[in-house]
Formats: sequence, structure tokens, C-alpha cells
Amino acid sequence: MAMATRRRTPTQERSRRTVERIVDAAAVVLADAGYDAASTNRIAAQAGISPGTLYGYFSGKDEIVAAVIDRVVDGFAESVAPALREAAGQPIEPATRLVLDAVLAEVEQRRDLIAAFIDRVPAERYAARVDALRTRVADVTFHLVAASIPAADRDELDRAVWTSVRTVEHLTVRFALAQPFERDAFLDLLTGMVVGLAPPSR
Amino acid sequence: MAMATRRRTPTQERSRRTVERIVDAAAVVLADAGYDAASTNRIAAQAGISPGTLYGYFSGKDEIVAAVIDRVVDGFAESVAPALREAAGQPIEPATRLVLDAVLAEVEQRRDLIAAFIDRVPAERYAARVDALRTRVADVTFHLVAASIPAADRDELDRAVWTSVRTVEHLTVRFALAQPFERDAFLDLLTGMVVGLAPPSR
DNA sequence: CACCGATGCGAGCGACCGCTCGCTTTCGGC
DNA sequence: GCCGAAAGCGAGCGGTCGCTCGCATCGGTG
Repeated sequence: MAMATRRRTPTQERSRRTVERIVDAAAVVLADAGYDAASTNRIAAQAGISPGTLYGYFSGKDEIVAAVIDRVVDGFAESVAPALREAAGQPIEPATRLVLDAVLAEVEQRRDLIAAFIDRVPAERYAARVDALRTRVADVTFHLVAASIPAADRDELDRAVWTSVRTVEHLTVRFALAQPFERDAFLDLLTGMVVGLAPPSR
Repeated sequence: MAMATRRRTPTQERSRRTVERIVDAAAVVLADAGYDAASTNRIAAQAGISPGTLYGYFSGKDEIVAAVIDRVVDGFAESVAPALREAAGQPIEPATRLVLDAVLAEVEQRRDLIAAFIDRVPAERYAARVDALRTRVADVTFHLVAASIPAADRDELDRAVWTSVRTVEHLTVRFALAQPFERDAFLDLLTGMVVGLAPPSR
């Protein structure tokens, strides 16, 4: 999809590095100066290339920002997967905490970049990309729990999953940004909330 | 604060209506075309006035948007107050649900305008105004519960209040925008989450 | 090593934006 | 109905932005 409007298809190693440098530069400018200041000219300057070169590979600002988001989303999915594997087979409470710890850790690691997006980027334009991640997370969560509950409660599970995904996403990001209290206390609180949402416990 | 940079102080009825029309127009343009397209020239055109007139009362785009936010925030505080009064004295669970119902109702009523802000407006610039509301809500919540718990648990209450406020705000807005399932089920879920966060129940 | 497509350059265009200012029109107390 | 103040007007300024295009340079394949 991102390729569709990309003008030149980089074939040589040199150009592939150029594309990387553009995305790197975009992340830096976004984190340092915010979304509005991240003009294509400025991103090009930060990358040490000319505007013309930038437009050789991206159709405009939106596509560059989308590439940055994709990088974050991909890295996120990647780094939570191990925790998911480790949690499989464990009781629900420690398993949940394990996964939430990994999620929070990843958000904390990307703190500056995420801070640059939250409250600065008009999210609507890029909602589709983040929604794709949300849907994947929701699907995984659903299937992890679905087996252990009666089929009649599937609707309730759907509601609990929607609520959980939104809650975890928002609270995790906000906690990482504001750090209003101790990390462990937060994980305890969040784990309790998520576990408490599971249909069987009600 | 908004007055500080306002150039002319409207004294006649005519100019007071002009200011109202500017804020109205800003809300319309924001809802229809988004934040980026909401240039001062466009807002002026929508309001049926000239750019010069607009700058007679506002120092720029930021101040106009802030005025729109203030309007929403004020109306919000106003319309939840009755539910708060009614809830006083009732047991925690029905009281909580009563208040959450009022919150959700207000968000639903302002749905279009809120939709225009969430994911479209770079919230960072106007965070102070919304944070003021959040702090007020947190204070009210804290004092409502503080009396009925041991002083030793005050830290835990602080954490629970922070989590509650963020959770209610986010879930309510997202639910009103997406309407992923039945309203009553959502209120049940949310009430359970909030009540479950109160320190005494743990 | 010669050649030609792939890559990179950067001045500059058209468009729009925020904002001003000299002027006209309207209001309201006398 | 007069007149000073209040309100409104709108062409246009300085500036930035997104983006292009003709041309120079690079690099791998025959």
C-alpha cells in the first residue's frame, strides 16, 4: 500500500539506505519539533538529502509519517511476541501481568517517539494503520480466552476484549508519558482491571 | 487568560454576537474539514465576516480553537453536576453508574464536535485546558471517596483516581464514537471497572 | 572501461497561510 | 440628527510549504 504511491522503486543498495535515512530523519524531526514543523523540506535537510530525492521515494509527508508508524507498529508486535509465548500455559493472572509488562516496556522504550505522536499528530489520517494492530491484538486476545469459556458468553467476551484493548493501550501510553506513580503499582492495577473483565470471573 | 491576547473588548451587542459567530464557525469548520483546513481565513468566511474582524477579537487560530474547547468543557462540567448531586448519599455502585451515565450522555450529545477534536486536533497545544478539567474531576472523585477509607490508603486512592479518570475519559469517548455494542452493557462494564478500583474493595 | 539506467541535486514555482492597516459603516449617548 | 467611538472590511504583505524538473553524478553490467 505504501509502495503504491512510491515513485521510484529502490533497487540499488544506495537508494535503500536513502529510504531508511528519510524515515530515520522523519522520526527525529517528529520527536524533536513535532508534526507541524516536520515539513518535507526539513525532513530532507535532517536526512542530508535534497527535497527532490525525498520525493523520489515518497509521495509526500503523509506517506513518510505512515512509514514511521509502520516501523513502530512492527517493532511493537515483534517485541511483545516473546512474552505472549512465555505466558501461554500459565494461569491467567501471572500470564496477563507478563504480557502487560512487555507492552509497557516497549512503550517506555519508544517513549520519545510515541510522545511525538500522541497529542501532536492528527491521528485520523493514520488511524487505519494503528487499527490494524488493534484488530490483531483483539483477535489474539479473543482466541486465547475463547476456548475456556462457554460459547454463550462470546458476546460478552467480545465486549470485554474491546474494553481491554482500549484500556491497556490508553493507560499504558499515558502512564509511560506521565509516570504518575510507581511502575509495579501500575502493573498491579492494570492486571487487576483486565483480569476482572474476563467473563468467567463475573 | 483567553482575554489577555484578545485585542478589542467587545462592548456592543453586535460585537458580542460576532465573537459567538466566530466560535460557532470554528466548530463547524473543525467538524467539517478538520484542524488543518481550519485556517483563520476559512473560519472568517464561514462566519461571514472578514479576516480583519476576526483578528479584532482573537490573536490567532490557537485562541479560537481554545474558545471552542472552553465551550465544550464548560458545558460538560455543567451538565454532569446534577448527576453528581443526585448520586451523593447513594451506595457506591449505583452512584457511580449514575455519574458515568451522565458523562456518557454528555459525550454522546457533543459527539460530532468531540469527533472533530479527537484524532484531528494536535491536543498538546490545548492540553492545559483539558488538564484543568481532569484535575477538577480527580479532586472531586478523591474527596468523595477519601472520607470512607483509612488515611493509610491515600496513596493507593491517588493511583486509583488517576487510573479511573483516564479510563473513564478514554473509554467513554471511544465508545461514543465507535458504538461497538449496547450502551447498557458498556455502562455495566465501566461501572464495574471503576468500582473495582476503589481501595476498600481490594 | 564504456555506457546507460538508477540515483541525487537544488533553485524555484504556484498556492496558501497568518496577519495588518487604512478605510468605511454602524451604533448609541447627547 | 450629530458625532466620536466601536465594529467591520478586504486587498495584499511577507513568509513557508509542498512539490517539480532539468541536469549532474554514480555504479554495475556487458
